[in-house]
Amino acid sequence: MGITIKDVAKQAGVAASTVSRVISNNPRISEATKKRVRKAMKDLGYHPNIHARSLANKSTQAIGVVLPSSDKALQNPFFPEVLRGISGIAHEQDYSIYISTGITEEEIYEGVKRMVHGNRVDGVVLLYSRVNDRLHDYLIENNFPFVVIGKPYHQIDAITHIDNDNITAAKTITNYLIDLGHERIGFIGGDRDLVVTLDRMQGYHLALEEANLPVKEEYHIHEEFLKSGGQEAVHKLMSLTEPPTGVVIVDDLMAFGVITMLDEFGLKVPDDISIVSFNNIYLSQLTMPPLTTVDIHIYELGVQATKCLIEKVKNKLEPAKRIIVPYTIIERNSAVDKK
Amino acid sequence: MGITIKDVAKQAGVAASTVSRVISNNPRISEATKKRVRKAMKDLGYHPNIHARSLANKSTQAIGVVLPSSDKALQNPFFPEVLRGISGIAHEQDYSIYISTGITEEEIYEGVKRMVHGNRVDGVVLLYSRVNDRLHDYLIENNFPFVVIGKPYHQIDAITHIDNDNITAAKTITNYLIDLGHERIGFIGGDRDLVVTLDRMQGYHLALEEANLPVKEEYHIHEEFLKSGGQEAVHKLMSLTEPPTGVVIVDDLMAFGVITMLDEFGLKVPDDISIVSFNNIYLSQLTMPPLTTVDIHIYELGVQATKCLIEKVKNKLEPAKRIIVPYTIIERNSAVDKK
DNA sequence: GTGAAAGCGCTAACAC
DNA sequence: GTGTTAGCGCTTTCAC
Repeated sequence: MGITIKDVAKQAGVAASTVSRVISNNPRISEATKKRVRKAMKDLGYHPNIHARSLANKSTQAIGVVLPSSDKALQNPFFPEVLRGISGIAHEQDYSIYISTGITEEEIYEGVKRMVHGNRVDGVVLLYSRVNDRLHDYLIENNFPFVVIGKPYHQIDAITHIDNDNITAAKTITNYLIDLGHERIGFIGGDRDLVVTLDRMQGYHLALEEANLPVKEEYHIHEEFLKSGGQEAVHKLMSLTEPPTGVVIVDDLMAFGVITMLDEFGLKVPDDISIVSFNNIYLSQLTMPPLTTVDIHIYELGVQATKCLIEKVKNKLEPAKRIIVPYTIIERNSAVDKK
Repeated sequence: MGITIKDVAKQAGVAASTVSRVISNNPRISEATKKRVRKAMKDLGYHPNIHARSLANKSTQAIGVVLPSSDKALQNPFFPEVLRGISGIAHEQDYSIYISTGITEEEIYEGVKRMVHGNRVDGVVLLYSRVNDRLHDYLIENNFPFVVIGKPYHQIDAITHIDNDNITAAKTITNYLIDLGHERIGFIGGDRDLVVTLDRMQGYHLALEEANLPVKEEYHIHEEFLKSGGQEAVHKLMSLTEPPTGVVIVDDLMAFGVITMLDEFGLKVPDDISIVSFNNIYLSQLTMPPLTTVDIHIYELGVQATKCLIEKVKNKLEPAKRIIVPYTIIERNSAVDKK
């Protein structure tokens, strides 16, 4: 089952290599034969076999996308949204996308190894950055093209990465709350292993310090990104004798969970407590109240990452880059003046 | 860069073919040499090159996943969620996942052609079913293994598909509204080209007819699945002189849009109008109010589809199947008694 | 139980 | 400008 390059060659009355050259649009082939060969390809319904091609020239036209280890990473709209950006560019440049998932860290590590050694993909984009991530070391050691979305914890100058300025962003959004008159401001973070959590926390601290507001340990909660985590967090926070009047949450999805939970306590956002968060996933405008959040331009992160990766794939010597995608504060109705 | 089967062979003091047999766990190889070869593989850090393998035996260990043509299909949590199901099983069975997107119907058609003829994948799963979809014909003509999530419009007995009983589900959820005392019930559907829209609409009609309720054309609106569509729909519907008191919406995400829009009109769900919808995406419980919706077990759709596909890939003669994943009505707070 | 050799479909020297 | 040839890394007869 398959029309091969030989069939096309025969049909067009040329050698297989000529057909190959036509495919790669080699300038040394005359327009006349190009036309003839193309016609033959079309008539026969020829499609090149990528495996043969990859075997011969050691390049797949594919990039690997690595999701964080979890069985539900895809539940956070952040990932589908970066994926959209990635697949937009990949498609445009005729690259296919391989997705690699795994529910344990070990599984995803193995998956990447298979991708790399098995020559499945030309490069990979990591959709997250973990503290001391051995994947980074592994990819560097193997001199395999990759980019990370987020900020690498080590070797930051050696790794091309696309990130937001999460420290400043967090500082800005915290200041937003401070300017509204809030003095007791909580923080609900995600996985402490993720660099993004650390950065946003740092920005939050910076803002408090500059405003001479106390950084209280008990206002400070870490859980997973998803809903259930958010709910636990709220429970702890609101049981305090002096609960915060405003809270910075690292992720919109988590913020939804928090709002719902508060509702169960009879607390309304923003009347009883103000909330700001991050990401501006498309749902943030649909909730009640719509969220005041930091738009980090997720789609753009995917686009830039993919562009960089493809550059790097095409030219291994391409220097490591850092691209900071600007953020935008989206003011909606989840945070108000402290009364 | 690359340890090949020859390196392993040399290291283990055997021929390449022996190594190959060890990889495929051929019973004719003695346990002793197996052990020796495996050790060599491990010591050398050997990983098979899939392209070479695919070339030689015409099988990739990969399945293709086809999203509907759109630049934002991934925005609807339905797709990431099926993808989770798919990747769970695929991973378990050591298949990789290729995703194919495209923003026009033509692009995705071409993408599938490349997958099929280029021998990129062993089979594909289509995540939607469109009326008169030429992809179905194409795949059948080429005798290429595929399954569809949803109900094929034609050749239904020749195509393995995983679906819900959307007609009955829609009828049931409409009856739910009727039992609550609603008599003026609207319907907001998605793309009319999608079989799922048609089925759910039919169920809605059936319920109205059985209850001797009039099927009014003006209660009946079609738009795209996403937010903007939902908003337009509401605008039309609520401008009626006798607006509905309840409405059936084919998609949770669309329902969110509707709720928000109603809010802008000063109408509250469920006090002023009741809403029921479909899918039970994880956000349906987080909105205010939480949605009464039909849980169609999206994850399970992905799981079943992938299992069927892999069976079919392994055995081309596997008969066409239909698997109906049961639905569950999730009662929450978006629909109440008509007062 | 294991080795030798041919070949999967393509590309990339090297010829001319 | 185009043909010839030798692999790419693996699987799979066919020998022994």
